[in-house]
Amino acid sequence: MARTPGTTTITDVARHAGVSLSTVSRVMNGNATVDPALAERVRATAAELGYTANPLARSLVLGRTQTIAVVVPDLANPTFQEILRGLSRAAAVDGYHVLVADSAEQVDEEKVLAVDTRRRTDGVVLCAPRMDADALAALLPTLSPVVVVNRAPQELAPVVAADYRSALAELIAHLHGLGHRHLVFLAGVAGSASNAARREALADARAAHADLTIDELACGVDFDSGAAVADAVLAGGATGVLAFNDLVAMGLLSAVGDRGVRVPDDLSIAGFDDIPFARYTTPPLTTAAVPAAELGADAWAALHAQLTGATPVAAATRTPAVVLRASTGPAAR
Amino acid sequence: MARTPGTTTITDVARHAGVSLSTVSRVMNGNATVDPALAERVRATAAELGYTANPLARSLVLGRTQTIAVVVPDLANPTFQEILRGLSRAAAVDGYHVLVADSAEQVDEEKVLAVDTRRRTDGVVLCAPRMDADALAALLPTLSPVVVVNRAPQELAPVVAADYRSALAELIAHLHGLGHRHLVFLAGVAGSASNAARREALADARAAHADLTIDELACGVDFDSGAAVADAVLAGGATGVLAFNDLVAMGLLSAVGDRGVRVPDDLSIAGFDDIPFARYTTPPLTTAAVPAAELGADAWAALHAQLTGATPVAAATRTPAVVLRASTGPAAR
DNA sequence: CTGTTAGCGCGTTCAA
DNA sequence: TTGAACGCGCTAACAG
Repeated sequence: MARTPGTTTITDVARHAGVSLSTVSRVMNGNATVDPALAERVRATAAELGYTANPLARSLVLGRTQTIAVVVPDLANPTFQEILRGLSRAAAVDGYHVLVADSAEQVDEEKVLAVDTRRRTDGVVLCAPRMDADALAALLPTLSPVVVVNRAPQELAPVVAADYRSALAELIAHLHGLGHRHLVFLAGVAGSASNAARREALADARAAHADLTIDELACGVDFDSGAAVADAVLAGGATGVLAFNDLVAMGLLSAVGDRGVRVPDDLSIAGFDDIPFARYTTPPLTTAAVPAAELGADAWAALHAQLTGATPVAAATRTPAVVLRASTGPAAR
Repeated sequence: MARTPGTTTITDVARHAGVSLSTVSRVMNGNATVDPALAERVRATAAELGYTANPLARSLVLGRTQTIAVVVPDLANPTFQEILRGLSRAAAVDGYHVLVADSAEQVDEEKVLAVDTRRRTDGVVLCAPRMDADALAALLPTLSPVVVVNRAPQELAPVVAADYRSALAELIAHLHGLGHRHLVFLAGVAGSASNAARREALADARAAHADLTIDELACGVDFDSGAAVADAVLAGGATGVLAFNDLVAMGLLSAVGDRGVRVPDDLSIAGFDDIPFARYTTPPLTTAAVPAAELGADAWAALHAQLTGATPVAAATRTPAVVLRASTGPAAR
């Protein structure tokens, strides 16, 4: 069944140039073993006919599509948007295309999406922070080559991640240095990998500072979640807040502002991620800058290495830099 | 050359089930003319072997990939991120995949990207606000089926767009009603389609209100551009600002704040787009809410109609709702 | 150096 | 109802 009519094929070029298919193929692929004059004639007719090899047919015979897939839990999340951007641009430099799959936070959908998109591509970059560790381990072999983003190190695939633990530790040290002795952590999704990393930082800090109390409050990952816990935060009596991310911090900032609480005089608030708007809140948000676009580029590098059979990248970790702005200050007393 | 080894093919299933390739193919495609018992046996072995038809091979023979491409000028722009999200989710509902291509603001790259990605997909959604009108008209036929986003109506493709002209007119009316008689418009990229639409609104307003002056100031489309024109804005003496978009408005807001100018008491500032953070600036931004995700969904609907041969969608227009917040107020005098 | 042939994996005619 | 044969468009062996 012939669709997309009008498209010129290699057969057309061969006929017009009076040569065989193979010769055209060789010329188009820069295969040197072709008479220069003939090659030139083929190139001319190809140009004249506006011929380009059908990528689908090439993919089928070559076994590679020059396309990779990226699975994200939520395209509305600024972090994943940045990862996608970094990934897309890096892949484009090497002539690869990117297929996006948004699981819309449906954890069980991620698996299907990953397997499905993998079959139409040469590899997958998997952002699945909430997927069960066992399910992930079981999934990875079926996806190879694959790169995992922001998860604990894996046996079966390189992991590209931000070091949430170190960065949060720095943030805690910053607040501790400002005299804060009672903090509260606004936890994100319990099952998520980066939330676990953050909790390790909390445990480290508690162990290191006997005089430091860190409460934990269940929270979501978006603006509304941050606003919703405002009363609980104020009731808890902490002088400093470690928000799960910037969105939560901004929601909290807004909500406590409505209640007449001054930041940072009455309460210090630290975010996480350094999304583009973190610097424009009032006051600007102290946060840890997760280099999402760079993570995307790292992911491509790790995948590209597998694709080309180069020395595999086992893992890449970037430590978010703590950015001190005006939402944190000396502890209220 | 056999790559991706280990993948079971239709031949494997046929052999295991003791039937021909055609029978397996018929069963997998729900072709009714197969003996129920045989069909069941085929299904069983297919399930046992974990067989799924190779999408590439299907694409080649069927002439369709179940994938569409979306070309955007900048994945860092919140509006295009939202369009992508709306498009991706809508397409996913109908079982389609989405290939993204970020031209990184390289206008001449857009053409290549569009043609290139089109060949690996069934259609294209083109977001190319800065492409020359003639170049666009020349490009569209080679892309069909294609949908254009946020451009003037086209002969050769449906256009999905926000009505920038009406929305800006509303914004102007709002400010005029507040007593503003001297406004300044911070223009975006001169060649862009939506900038032209905005300028039409300016012309309309000038014609309608003899007492209204609207200056124009060349500006960019991002935060820094807005901040950069702060002095020029203040020197101009306008009491109200129509920023090209929210990013520009936020940059300006921040910069004039640094200069001790109170918003809206000394100066009213209106944005455009209603990006997620427009409501969280200080003061919150009056703006026109461009429903980007809906535009993405509209684009899919228009493309899907062409793909399925349904009644074609000629065009879809959404008028952004003006959102009044605290960055605009009575004219200073 | 060139052309002929055989697939890549699948859907679909055409006979049987 | 089933299977054999053909072709989607291309690349890569294999001759010549």
